[in-house]
Amino acid sequence: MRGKSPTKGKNVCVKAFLIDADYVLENGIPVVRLWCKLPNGKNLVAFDRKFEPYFYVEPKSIPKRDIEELRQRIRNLELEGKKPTRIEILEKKYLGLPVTVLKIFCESPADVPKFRDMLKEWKDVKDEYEYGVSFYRRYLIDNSLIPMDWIEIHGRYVDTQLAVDSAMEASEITPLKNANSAPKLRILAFDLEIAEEDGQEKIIMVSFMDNSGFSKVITYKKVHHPDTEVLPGEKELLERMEQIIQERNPDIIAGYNTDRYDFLRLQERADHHKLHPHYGRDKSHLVFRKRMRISSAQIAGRVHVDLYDFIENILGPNLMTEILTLDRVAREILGEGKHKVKWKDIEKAWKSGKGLEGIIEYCRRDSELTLLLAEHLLPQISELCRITGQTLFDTSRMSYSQLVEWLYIRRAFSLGELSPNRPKYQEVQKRRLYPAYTGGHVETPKEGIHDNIALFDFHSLYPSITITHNVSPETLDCMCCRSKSEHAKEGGTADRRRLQTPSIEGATFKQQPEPEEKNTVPDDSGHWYCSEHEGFIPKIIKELMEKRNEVKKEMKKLRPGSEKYKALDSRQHSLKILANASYGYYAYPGSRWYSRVCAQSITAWGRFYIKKVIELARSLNYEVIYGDTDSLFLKVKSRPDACHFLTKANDTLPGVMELEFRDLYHSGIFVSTKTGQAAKKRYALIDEEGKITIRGFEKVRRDWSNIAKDTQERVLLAVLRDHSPEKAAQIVRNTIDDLRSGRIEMDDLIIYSQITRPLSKYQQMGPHVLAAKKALERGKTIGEGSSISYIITKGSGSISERAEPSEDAKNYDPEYYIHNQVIPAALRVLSGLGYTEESLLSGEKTEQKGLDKFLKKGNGHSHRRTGRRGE
DNA sequence: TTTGGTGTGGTCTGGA
DNA sequence: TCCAGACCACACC
Repeated sequence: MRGKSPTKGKNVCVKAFLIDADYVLENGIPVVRLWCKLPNGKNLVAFDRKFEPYFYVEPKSIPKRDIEELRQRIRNLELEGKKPTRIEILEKKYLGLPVTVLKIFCESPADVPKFRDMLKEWKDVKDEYEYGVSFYRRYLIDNSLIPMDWIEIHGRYVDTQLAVDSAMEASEITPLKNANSAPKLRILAFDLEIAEEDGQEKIIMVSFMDNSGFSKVITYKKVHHPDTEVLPGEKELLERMEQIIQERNPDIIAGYNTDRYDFLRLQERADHHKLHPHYGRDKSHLVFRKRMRISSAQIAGRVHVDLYDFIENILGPNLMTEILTLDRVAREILGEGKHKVKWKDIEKAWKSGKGLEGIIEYCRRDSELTLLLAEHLLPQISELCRITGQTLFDTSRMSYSQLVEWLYIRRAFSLGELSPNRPKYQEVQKRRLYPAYTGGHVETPKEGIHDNIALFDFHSLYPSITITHNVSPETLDCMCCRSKSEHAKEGGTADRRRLQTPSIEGATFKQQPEPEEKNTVPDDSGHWYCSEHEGFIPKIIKELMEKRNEVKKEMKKLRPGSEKYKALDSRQHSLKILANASYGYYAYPGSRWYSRVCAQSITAWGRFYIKKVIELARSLNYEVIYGDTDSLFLKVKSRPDACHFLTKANDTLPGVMELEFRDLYHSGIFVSTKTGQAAKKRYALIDEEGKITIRGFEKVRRDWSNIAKDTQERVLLAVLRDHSPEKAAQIVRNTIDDLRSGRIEMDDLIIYSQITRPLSKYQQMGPHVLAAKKALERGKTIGEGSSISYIITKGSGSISERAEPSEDAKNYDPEYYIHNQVIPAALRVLSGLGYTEESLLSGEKTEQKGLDKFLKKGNGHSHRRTGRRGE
């Protein structure tokens, strides 16, 4: 593998797939290393020595002489005997305005922040920029290179000590557009098992699995099992692990929670045995790269992907599961979970040496699920890499705001814009204190059961507003549109003339508002946005949306389920994620492109358009059942009727704004709050196939027990599908019986909740807090951000005092689960149908209003309160 | 270092 | 003992 490379010395041009980028210092000079995969599956590393670290300084005074003087003084700065290598004066833009800056080059990346610190207090320096962009990122951005995409390397082959098939000294590296799909990368998943022995937490077992059929478990107690190696002890196990990684030579090492757990344990135990394992493709050891709260384990030449980070940051909010354990996440995403083994059983088996086979299989299974998850998620993460231009290592660990930020920074560079600096801590704190501004509009629903509900929603409401109204910090209150006549506040946009113009790839975008009209925010702020010049952020969002439309169009030509189709699907999904996150990024206090006004304007237009569409529906005699921010529920006669409305609505919408028809539902229920108002954000719909969609109800909340959630779902189904409230009531009564007679599994009584702050910071001792405290006392690690599961047990005292961590709970309090879980959840649906707690408990058929009485007839305008109780 | 606002509902807490 | 309000979590979009 190592040593001689082919055609050494000759100049060649190689097409390669970029997996990772980093740099090393040679004699104080940075050498960028691009870790690549060749089309033939071989690994290659390319060195680039030509790129210099730099940052920008904006002088306070503009006169050329002053700038030249400043440049001289910076040129003479001295830091440990080193000076800036050179300084350029150039024109850039900052938030759309031209600005003259000094571009200061240094010898080593570490010099950048140091020189910046030296001159930041100077009175003729206005500001410094982009000093915080790390060197390898700078390199990728400035060279337009995209990780997880193809590049072209010009240069010559050289010898190398690195564990790669070949190495090149690059003379030029360029991106390669429209190349083939990704080559097959080798992914190795691993998992550790830990047990206490001789008062120490030892690593007792490691499993590996890769995507070319390799599977192995290593341990050090006598056991015979397929693909299992028995080693003399922990030290040898750690050495063997290093060896296996080097032999299998993966491009990607995948784990689950490996940043926070596995690699830390590995490091500890390696230290204990005075080992210095290296897992990478050079001689370096494991590096923990500091991030804000936790650090990430980085391995040279391979990409360590901790799937947990990606799931927690990006996927998590969209998952059903209450907790993000490997088991639950795998069950939800892959449809299969872990082997059932208790933590204590592992230790027991280890100590006794009996039943180790089961532990081996358990451990192997963890690696297998991790591998499967990796294969499933890596295409998605890779797409995000391609959009943001960041490495797989970084992208897989990014939050939404960071994804948006890096996309903007990269585009800023290519458009000649300086990126605003990250706000200082003080500034962030200040921003946090601003009062909330008005968000989306929620139309009060029509309580009751309705049939033939058509659901419409705006296609990417906030992104399309950003584009259509050019909402960007530099276009805000521009001088060029200042004197334009105000257009009429009411209906001004409704009859605005528009043109249909085909844009790239046939995707149609309606034209921008007519330039002579002032693009004024429909609130009382008086703000407007430029109608002449496209803003920086609208431009980026537009690119995302156009790209997404192209991809979706491409997808239509393909068979759903095919590899290509799936690849495009993750691409369009990633584009959507980025576009949708752009609004939140405006309002995020840590944002570089922070603009409350922009965020406020976007929501103002959002309210404007949803209200407008609601009014239109009413004027056309449609019954408006509900609407929330960007969605609209109408009672319609038929599918064509729904489409008829859709056409009408879209005729009134400007720019890229578009209402879409989602689905037609057979019926749906909208319930009341406990105070008798119609409840917003809580409803259930059933489609023509009998499939139910539940929103907001306890059923979809993780802080309710399964017994309450399942009962509620069955109640909803009985009401909506079987039209039988009485059946629903019977379901509740049966559940109550089961609870009283102890026929319910403890698992169904678990309530999950998040600990959102340090336990000491709680002012109010809720059940989850006290349960967490108990768990803490019993040696569990519980802190900010952890999830706690508890059960309310029998006994005296408050509910909170009787909350026991679920694994310790010996009994449950049936009365709590009946009165505080099952009945409230069921009543949420049934109270509108005349049932009360008493009627559910007694089993009597009380004077319920039949379903038919409750069913809304077409024009039921009476806004009924719960006054019916007294009739 | 965790994109935003809107909304419902449970449990606790402290004063009447 | 009752009740309003604070606190808290988590849903919807």
